[in-house]
Amino acid sequence: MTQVGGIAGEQLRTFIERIERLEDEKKDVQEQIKEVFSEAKGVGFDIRIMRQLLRLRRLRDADRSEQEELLEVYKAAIGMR
Amino acid sequence: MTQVGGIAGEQLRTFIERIERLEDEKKDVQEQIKEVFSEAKGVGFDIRIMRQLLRLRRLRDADRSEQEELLEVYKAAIGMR
Amino acid sequence: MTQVGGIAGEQLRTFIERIERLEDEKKDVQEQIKEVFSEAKGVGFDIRIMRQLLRLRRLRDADRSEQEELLEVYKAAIGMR
Amino acid sequence: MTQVGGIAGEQLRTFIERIERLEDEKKDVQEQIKEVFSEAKGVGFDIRIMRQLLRLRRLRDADRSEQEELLEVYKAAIGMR
DNA sequence: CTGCCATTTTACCGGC
DNA sequence: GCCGGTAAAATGGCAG
Repeated sequence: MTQVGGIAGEQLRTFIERIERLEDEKKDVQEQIKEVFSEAKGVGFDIRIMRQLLRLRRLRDADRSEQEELLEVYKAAIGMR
Repeated sequence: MTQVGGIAGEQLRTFIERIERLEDEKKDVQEQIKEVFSEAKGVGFDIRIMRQLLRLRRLRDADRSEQEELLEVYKAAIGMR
Repeated sequence: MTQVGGIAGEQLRTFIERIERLEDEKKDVQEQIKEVFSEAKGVGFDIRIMRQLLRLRRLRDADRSEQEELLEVYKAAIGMR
Repeated sequence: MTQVGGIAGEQLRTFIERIERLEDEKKDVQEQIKEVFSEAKGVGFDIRIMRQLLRLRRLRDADRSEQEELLEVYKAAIGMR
């Protein structure tokens, strides 16, 4: 194995490239999201409102999970398995 | 004014030091928080549960503000001032 | 666009859900990235340094040296060596 | 500690509220820091570079050069010059 | 071009 | 003492 300064260069390069490929994928998805926003805007919806709605829905989900989590943790605390 | 490389060194130093002082203050407050947790733990409370509770309360607050915000934004959207 | 619960409402919901689906996809990809980092970590690479590497590869060389130079100037300004 | 709504509940609430108060304080300090940055920005300093400066001052010199060296090694490993 | 919001990175803390 | 996950800080991107 080629060693540069004690590092397996080939292996490192492979990891880096895998990550960069995944980051590209992510960027693609992000662009699709933007397109949906544009489309919505094009038929008259307000992007600001849409974002606010999305945020609110996320918060609701998070709240629900936190609540469930808290319940679990209480149950554990009083010895319920 | 002393100029080093075109930069007002004295002024920069002052800003940096002000920030560092504030960061120290923040660290102090953080330590007080830790002490409260320790104290609670000492009388038998479960830190994990406490954190969960705090998080839940924060989410509730955030949710409420988001909701109000959304309402505002809807009102604006339909021309209510 | 001011009708609520009608066609526009349905359409808005559709947009929102499309976006949420895409956001889930994005989250998946993000997790895959994390897994690659873990794997790299598992064979001994330093994740923090890998991140720096990725950032450097993203930055145009010009910007990179520009930033480095400015930092030197500031350091000189407050007498850091 | 399993009673709910009794002494323990009251005590728990007190701890939670003390922590929330301290967290508010922390947030205040954080805002003051932001203000100093704004002020600095207002007279022409580059905030990003100031942050780097602060970080450098925090890091022990040893750690600093260690990191820099490791980065060089990795760069060499994947053939970045 | 400015301010705001999301994302990403860094630091911290409790558990093991 | 490390490790994993959680919260804070910093960077980047978008809308107005």
